Amino acid sequence: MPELPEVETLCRQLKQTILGYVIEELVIMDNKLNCPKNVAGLRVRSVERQGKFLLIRLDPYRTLHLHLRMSGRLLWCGHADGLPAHSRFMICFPRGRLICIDPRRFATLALDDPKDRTAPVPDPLKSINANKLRQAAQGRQAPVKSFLLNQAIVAGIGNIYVCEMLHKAAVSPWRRTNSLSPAEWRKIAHAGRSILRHATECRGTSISDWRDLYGEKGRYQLHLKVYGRKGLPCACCGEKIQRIAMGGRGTYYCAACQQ
DNA sequence: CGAACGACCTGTTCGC
DNA sequence: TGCGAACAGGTCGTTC
Repeated sequence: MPELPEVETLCRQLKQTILGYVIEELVIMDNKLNCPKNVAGLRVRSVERQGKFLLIRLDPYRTLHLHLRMSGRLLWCGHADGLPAHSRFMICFPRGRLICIDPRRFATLALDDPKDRTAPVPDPLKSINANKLRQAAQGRQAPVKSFLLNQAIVAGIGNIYVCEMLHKAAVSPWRRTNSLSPAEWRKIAHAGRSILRHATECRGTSISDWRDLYGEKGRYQLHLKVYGRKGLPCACCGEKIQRIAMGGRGTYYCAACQQ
C-alpha cells in the first residue's frame, strides 16, 4: 500500500509523536515477525525514511527497520483503545501505543538489520534528476516503468505514482529506457518531483484503506489522472484510459497522450 | 548481468 | 444471491 508519500507522511507524524520518548515494551502479535523484542527502556532518537523503509533510531545505538509492503499501516492509539483487527505488533510508550495493522502480513520488522549498511539510494523527493536517471539507464532495455520501480535505482516510487509520473511526462510505460531522449528524462524527473511533493502535501492517496498515523484519509486520490481510471476519459485529451498488465501489475495510461 | 514469473498472504470486488 | 476468479498500493528467489 504505502509508497514514498505515504511513508513520508508517517515519518513526519512519528517525529511529532514519539521523538524523545522511551519505549516501555515491544509486543509482537504475529509470530511470522521474528524480530527481537529487547528494546524496552530505549529512547527514540530519530525517525527517518529510506525509500519505503521507516527507520526508528534508538538510544543507545539500535535501529528498528519497518517496511509496510502492500497492506501495512501504522496507527497511534491511546492505552484505553482496543486492538484493531489484523494488529501485528505494537510499541508501547507512556503516552500511547504505536500499532501496526497489516491484513496481508507482508510487512517486515527488523532490529539492526545489516542491510542498513548498504549504500543509500537516491531519493526522488530530494535528489532525483534527469542526468542521474539517464546514466543509471545506460545499458538497460527494461520498460521505463519497470526501471522506475526498481528500488535499487531510485527508492520510493510505487505503482500508483509511476503511472501518474509517466502520464504527466507524456511517456508510454512500455518505452525502453535506452530509447528515451534527454528531454524525456527531464520531463520524467520533473513530473516525479512535482507529483511526489504534491502527494506528500496531501498526506498520500486513500483509494481504499490507506490512512495516516491518526486514522485520517489522504487527499491525493482527488488528483489522480490515470491510476484506477480505466475507461474514463483522459483529462488532457479525452481518450479512454487503458489498463494493461505489465509483469502482472496494473498499468494505467493514455495511449493518445503517452508516446 | 538483466528480465520474467511465481511466491508470499488475506480481503475485497468483479463477472457470470 | 452465490460462487469462483481477478485484483490489490511490494519485494524476493528462481530460472532463463
